[in-house]
Amino acid sequence: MSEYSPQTIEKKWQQRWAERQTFEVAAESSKPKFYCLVMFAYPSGHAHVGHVRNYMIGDVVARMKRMQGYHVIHPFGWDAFGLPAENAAIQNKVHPRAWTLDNIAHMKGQLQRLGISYAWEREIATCLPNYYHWNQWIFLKMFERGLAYRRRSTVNWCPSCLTVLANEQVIEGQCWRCSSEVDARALEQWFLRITAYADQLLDGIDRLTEWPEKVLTMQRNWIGRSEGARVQFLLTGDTAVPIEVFTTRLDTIYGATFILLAPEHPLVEEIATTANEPEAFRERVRRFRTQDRTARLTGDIEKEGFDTGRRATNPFTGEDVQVWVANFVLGDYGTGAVMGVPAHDQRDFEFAQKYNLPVRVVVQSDEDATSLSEFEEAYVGSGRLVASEEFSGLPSAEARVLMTQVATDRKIGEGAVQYRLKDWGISRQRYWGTPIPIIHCESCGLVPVPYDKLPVELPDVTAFSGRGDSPLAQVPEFVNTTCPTCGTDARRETDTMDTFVDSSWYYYRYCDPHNKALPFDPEAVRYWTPVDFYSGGVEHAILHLIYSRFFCRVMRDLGLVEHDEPFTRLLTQGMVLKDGAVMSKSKGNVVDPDDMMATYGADTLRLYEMFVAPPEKEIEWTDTGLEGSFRFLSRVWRLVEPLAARVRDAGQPSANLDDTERAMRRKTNETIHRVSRDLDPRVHLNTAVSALMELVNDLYVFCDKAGCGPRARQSETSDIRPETAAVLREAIEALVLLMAPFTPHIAEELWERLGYSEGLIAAQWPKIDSSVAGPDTVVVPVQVNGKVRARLTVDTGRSDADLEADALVDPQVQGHLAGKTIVKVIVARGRLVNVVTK
RNA sequence: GCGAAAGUGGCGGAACUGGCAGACGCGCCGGAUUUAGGAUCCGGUGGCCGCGAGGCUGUGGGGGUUCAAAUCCCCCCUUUCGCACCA
Repeated sequence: MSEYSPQTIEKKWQQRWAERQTFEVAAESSKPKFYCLVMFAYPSGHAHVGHVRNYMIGDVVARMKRMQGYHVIHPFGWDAFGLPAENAAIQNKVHPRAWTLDNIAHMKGQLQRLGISYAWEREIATCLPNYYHWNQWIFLKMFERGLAYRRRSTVNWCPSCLTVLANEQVIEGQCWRCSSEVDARALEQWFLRITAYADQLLDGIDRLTEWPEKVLTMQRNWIGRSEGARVQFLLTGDTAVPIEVFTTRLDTIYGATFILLAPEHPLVEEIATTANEPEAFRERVRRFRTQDRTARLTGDIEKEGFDTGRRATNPFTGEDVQVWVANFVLGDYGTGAVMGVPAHDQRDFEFAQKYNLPVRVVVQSDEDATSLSEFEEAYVGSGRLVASEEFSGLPSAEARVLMTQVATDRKIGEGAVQYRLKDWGISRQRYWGTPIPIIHCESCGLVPVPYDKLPVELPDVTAFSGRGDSPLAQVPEFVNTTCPTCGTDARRETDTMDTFVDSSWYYYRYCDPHNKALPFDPEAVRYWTPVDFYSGGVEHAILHLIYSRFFCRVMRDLGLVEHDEPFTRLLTQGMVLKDGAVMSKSKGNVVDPDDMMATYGADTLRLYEMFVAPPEKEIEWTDTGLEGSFRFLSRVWRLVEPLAARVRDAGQPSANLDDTERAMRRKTNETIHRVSRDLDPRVHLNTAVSALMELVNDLYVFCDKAGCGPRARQSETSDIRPETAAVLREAIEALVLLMAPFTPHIAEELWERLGYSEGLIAAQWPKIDSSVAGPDTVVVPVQVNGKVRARLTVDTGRSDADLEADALVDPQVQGHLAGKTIVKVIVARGRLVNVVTK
């Protein structure tokens, strides 16, 4: 008998898979298709055991589906643009491309050593021109349809690094790199009009029945639809300028006793010019606007405001109300102006208290009529209107409908829907991203780069200082060009795209990764998509997954794809923790899969990560748990390896079996059932593994009895009873096949030793044998008043009436019935008896 | 503050439509084997009481429904995650 030597086995099979291109997949097949996708990787350098968990989960699903007869596409690629490469370039004087490609090479090796069954021939890297070409192509299609546009917007600006920062790069109001206070600055930026699809993205959520509820809730909140109305208050003065406000509570408008403008509201500057002391006015506005941006956004700031001195007319009451500028009003939501209803909005209430503004109750709850003197907080619920002229007495909901109608008729407002979702700012002043394919011409304006001039390739910048604007702006050969329309001198756009653009459609490119004429052939995508199973980290619950849903719809409208939703089923996998914390280089708690594989092999690592918890849950890394998995695989090896040659020629189990053999067959069958069910539709990989462990435990006992187990080495040459050999072969083959998705290398090796030379790719998922008889007897617990007092061993299928009789004559049961009156006896579907007494 | 999810042995976790709580693994204890250790194999392992048979108790806490509750309902506590002035 040989030792279990994972290093030898794993190398052998990985080579064979590569040579035979086992996991490459043809364009079409007569089999049903299955698209198994895991989120592609950012090539940061080294994958740790937390990153690879997701790839293992996907691999289990892909390998199982192949064995179940599906034509499986299981691709992988690299989300290869992004800031870290540029930072590495600054720090280590390496070109981002070299850094990225080196990392990809290393990480690809890691995945191959793990034995993940990818169709590597379809590998993509977003930083290569043959990929980002199509980012540019899609961008231009969106530009043509008005879905990509340019406008000024407020961004985070670091005055020391002289660059724009993403929201994630602003930590407590400071630059993550140099800790300078971040300013708000208005810049021309490119946006994608995701808000045009807001309603579709929201409605589509209801049809995502195979996504985690948590993710759907997050997306709903992110989109944040609110129904209400826009109403105009007229600013009093020489010219009656309208101030439009958005409200979801038009029913409270009779209680609107002031107007609040965001510091960014366009009217603020206009009002400033007519103020008594314009400069002091502007200074106060400026102070609000430069208040810590993050704090303002999180509401972690004292509510402040000041009276502009101007008045506006409430269109319903006809009264003039004060117009204030307030720091807590958001400039980029709704109209940037709100009506202040202190009696029915908590924020307005606090504001009114602070500045002694009038409070007027206009809605009263049905239960208790609130009077003003009792007010300690705003009443924000619905109720019946009071002090609202002809609307008084109406319930809030009805009043909103009627008042919206009245506002529309009087042309002072209309019903409106607002979304929290904002258009997606994709401009990045960075080098390592997709160049935006636009040319700025003085006479023609924004001119798209013609399709036949794509891709606009990144020039070879070599000096990365980390300062200044977009590095592309400093490359004259890149910037200076001619206008495609009029031929005069023109400038290229120097912003690059957010890398979330790259990841919004990569799953389509896998279907046709080498296409040189289009992002992909719609036929290929029609065949493979939508993605049947998608697995990745929950941190992408909103960003990537909502952007992809958006891109999917845009591509549908472009006639490129035919479905509305790209991912049918989503699994969000939990993180791997070490010492209670997420693994990270800076914490120094990363576990390198290569270290683990060197000691225990890839199969052990895979098995451990699949067994220790359900895929959705986070897991705490333990070395002892890993050893346990190694122990199990060694145990399988010690059992199967010496037995394989002895049972490989055994026939089918006959009817002529003894009790032990029949029980063994039942266990085999039961394990097939449990593992199949746990893998699909549930993806309960941990319980599937425990079912396999039980089978192995039973096999040890069985072999022990049959005198052919690991403990009976001396009998290796002795004969095994033919019936026993047949039962063993059946059990062992099922075991090996069921293990194959989890631990493919050891499974391949044992499968070969069982006499199959074509590999597991040619093997089929084991089927339940319905001819295997169930057990002759079952154990039925008997309860007295809900407590188990005895267990009866009875023939299978014994009637409930007989069971009741059996229970009542049982001596144990009788002992507990002494001196009591039986009220009734319940027999639960032949599984349990409960005697109820008084 | 709002919303969602989750609380089960020393630990990770099982438990189908309410029906034997703790599968499987880790750890621990004992035994076999071994010069010894490791490895391996076998057995035990929620808590309390009992020599034992056995009894009591037990799924965050408190109520409730039910013959029967980890599972269903109500209240509370804790943890995690998400959102966070969205008018």
